[in-house]
Amino acid sequence: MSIAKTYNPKEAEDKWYQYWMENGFFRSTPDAREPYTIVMPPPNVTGVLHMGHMLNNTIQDVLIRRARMQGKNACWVPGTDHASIATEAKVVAMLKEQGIDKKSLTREDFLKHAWEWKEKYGGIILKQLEKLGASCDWERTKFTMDADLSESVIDTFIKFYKAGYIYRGVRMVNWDPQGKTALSDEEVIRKEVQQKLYYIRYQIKDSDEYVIIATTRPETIMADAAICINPNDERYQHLKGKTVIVPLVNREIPIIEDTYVEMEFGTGCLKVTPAHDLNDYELGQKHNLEVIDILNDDGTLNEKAIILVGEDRFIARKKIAKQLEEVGQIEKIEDYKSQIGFSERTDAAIEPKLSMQWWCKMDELAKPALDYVLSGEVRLIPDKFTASYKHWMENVKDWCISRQLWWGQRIPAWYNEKNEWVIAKTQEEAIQEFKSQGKPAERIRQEEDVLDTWFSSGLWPMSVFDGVRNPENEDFKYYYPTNDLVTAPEILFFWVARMIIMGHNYTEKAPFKNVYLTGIVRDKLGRKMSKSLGNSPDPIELMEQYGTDGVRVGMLLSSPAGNDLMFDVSYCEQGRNFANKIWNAFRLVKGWETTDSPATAAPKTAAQWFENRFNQAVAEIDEHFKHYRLSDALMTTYKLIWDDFCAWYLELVKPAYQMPIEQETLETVKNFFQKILSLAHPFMPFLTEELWHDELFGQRDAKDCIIVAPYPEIAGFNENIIKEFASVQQIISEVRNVRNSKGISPKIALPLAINATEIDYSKYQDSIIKLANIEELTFVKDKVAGAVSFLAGRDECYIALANNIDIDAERERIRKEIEYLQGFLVSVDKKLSNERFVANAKPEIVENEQNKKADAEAKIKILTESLASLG
RNA sequence: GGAGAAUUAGCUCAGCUGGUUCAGAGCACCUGCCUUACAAGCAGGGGGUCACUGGUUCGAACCCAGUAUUCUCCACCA
Repeated sequence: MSIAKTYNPKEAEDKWYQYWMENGFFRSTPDAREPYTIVMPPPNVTGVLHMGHMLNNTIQDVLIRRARMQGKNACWVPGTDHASIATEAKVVAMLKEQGIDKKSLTREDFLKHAWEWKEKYGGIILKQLEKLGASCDWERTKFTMDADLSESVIDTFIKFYKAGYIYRGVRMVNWDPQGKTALSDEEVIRKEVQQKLYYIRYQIKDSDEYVIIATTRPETIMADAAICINPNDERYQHLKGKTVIVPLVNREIPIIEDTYVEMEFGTGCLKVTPAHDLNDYELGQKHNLEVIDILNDDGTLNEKAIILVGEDRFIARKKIAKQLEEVGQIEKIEDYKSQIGFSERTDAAIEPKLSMQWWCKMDELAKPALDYVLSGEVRLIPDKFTASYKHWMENVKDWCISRQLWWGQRIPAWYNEKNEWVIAKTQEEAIQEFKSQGKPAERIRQEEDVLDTWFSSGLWPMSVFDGVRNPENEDFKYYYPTNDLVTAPEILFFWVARMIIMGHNYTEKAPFKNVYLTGIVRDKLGRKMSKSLGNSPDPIELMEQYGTDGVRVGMLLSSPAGNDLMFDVSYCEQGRNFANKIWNAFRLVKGWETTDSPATAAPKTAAQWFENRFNQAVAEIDEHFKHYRLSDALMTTYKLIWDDFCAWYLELVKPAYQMPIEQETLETVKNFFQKILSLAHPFMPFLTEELWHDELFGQRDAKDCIIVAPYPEIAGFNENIIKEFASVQQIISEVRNVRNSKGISPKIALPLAINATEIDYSKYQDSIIKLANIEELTFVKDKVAGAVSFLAGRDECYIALANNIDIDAERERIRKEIEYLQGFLVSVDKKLSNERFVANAKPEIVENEQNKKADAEAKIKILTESLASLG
């Protein structure tokens, strides 16, 4: 027989994933069992697997596998998001490479290309998740633009419109000049940018005087509608009622007064550009100013700018600055840092722009969604996010839901030739509606805009079960609301809040009970992993190198919920080593020959201990899972297997070299082995399945797989047995320590005498002899002269080392220990003699202090006697 | 500018309502071992005035206040 010395994951991974699929273990259909449901946060179709997905989906898979083993009907629904702006940008770029301009295509032709692109690349990320071992029900895979999901979106739009939540209006929006679409506030990322602050002179009409304003955007002076000063500003009283001339274009604009202007900033004079700044827009409304929009949709200047028409705004900025300088209108230029908005998807600098858009009113919708979280009906994990959720929900603004794109669900609004509009699901219904309103119903056309992607993702937990269109269907009634949602805190508002809003509006229920918010995967230096930094390892390569189980363990080892994960490949190494450890434990057991002779006492004692210890660990693990402390659950499993099972239990029962093991003992070992494999399975699915099927554990039916094996249940355990064995472990460690510090080889057996007053070690006799390599173990009632001694609890142990013993060193060691114990005793005494302590502390605390005192006193007595006996 | 969080061993983190163990784990480190499951291993070991300063308390890593540093989220200062 030859089994590889190290675990080779490759073969096992392909084999078992295939096998699980073929046997339908990932499938879920409603039945009598309790459901356990997770909907996967749908990755963008444009996405490729990155470390964030790895973390996210590993967590989900651990949760779903554990639930499945616990006998629940586990259903994990995968899918992808159409990600309208990101995908459209990708497709546009691809077409450009082929020499095709989007503008030259009809909407239909463009969409044909987009769907082709989606079919070709959209599934990549899901394929990659298979490698991770994701046990999703792939037959339920959904896409946010599947016909039924799209219809759900349209239905929801109409429902919300009828309920008065959706309106159309001209507002200032965040305009993405690259995507050429409006964005919601949440899609704008603010970054601090080093800019220039230009001080520009505006000549006062019919005068040689100037006012100087400070701006970061000189290219917008052509859109200026006024200059604004604070009416309380002493310096500018003389300007009231005057007008000034905009440089270069020589247009006359008024000087207005508003306390909005900060006197301290810049020169205290503000140029008001209503078309290109939200605050200026509001000022303009208040003071009835003209709105001059000088920008095209792509961020270039239009003819209203008069000069530099067709130039991009950033180029225009530089050119204008130069021109102003040439005509002497620039007073000075300062360096200046300020926050600029960028498109989350295209990274283009956002332009505030006035435009007609569709909006979703949020205040009313937000309230119940906030209550779910505040009442605890929806639990955020960790709950520190509740505060920011609350803040956001209480300050939420209306949501711009229209996008000037083609890829997405087209808004079901219809216009007649007079530009009047109605909301209707189909053209026929629209015509009816127009007619019933007595309006012209000929030549009607549909709204060009599509809906924000998040409008459809908000429905995801419902729409994957077709719960929007058909709430009475069996799947929806069975699986909804789902149990856990695992996602990144960055999309708490984007997505989680909106799912709760939409879920509430349809079902009066939140779509999930727990929201586990993962951290951000960072590199060792704490930098966010990103493609542009090139600091993100390729997950697929990692899995090739360390094995999928190793990487899963690595991801989980140091990622408590909500904490960022400082990722380093050494975690994967640790995971791989752990897999290898289990593999080798298996090799050991696999290699044993058996005998029919009955089991001796020692392995039975060991089994008794391990069983109790195992049950204790299972209880701890359960507790960790209840609190979503996955890394702690994993660490408890890790230590149970590595320390308790391998280092202690297997060493205890391991037969002597080339000796057989009793059949009875082997059966017990195999039984435990399968139990620890079951515990490990959610974390390490492949290795555990591979070992599960080895003939060592007997013939198995085709469906007898660990993926559906029962997860160890909580059982009682005897703490005394665990404590007692801890003393045994201590004795063994102390003997090893003595050996180590005296440079005695582990091969040399030593004599050991124990003066047991507390614990009856007789049933552990053989275990101690074996693991501490004891030549002769005796139980004594008196001091053993000329021996190295140590305490295990209050039991003193002696190793007679004959002439090898250094009496002086022994004396010194014991003296130090007594000294320490006495110091300890003093502090305990101090507590106990403090009346206020005895009066105020809980009785069990006081009792405990008394025990500590008694224990220390007993130890001091023993050690003092030992010291005396040394002479 | 507002809000929240963090600061515990070289690193990453536990420490659940203040009091079982003079502060724990994993990794890393040091020493000795290629012992016939595993050197991706075995045995043993060292290492922290719990950021700082005060306060509350019989008792503080834990509660309170302030300081420092770091992070995250939100926000329209040109």
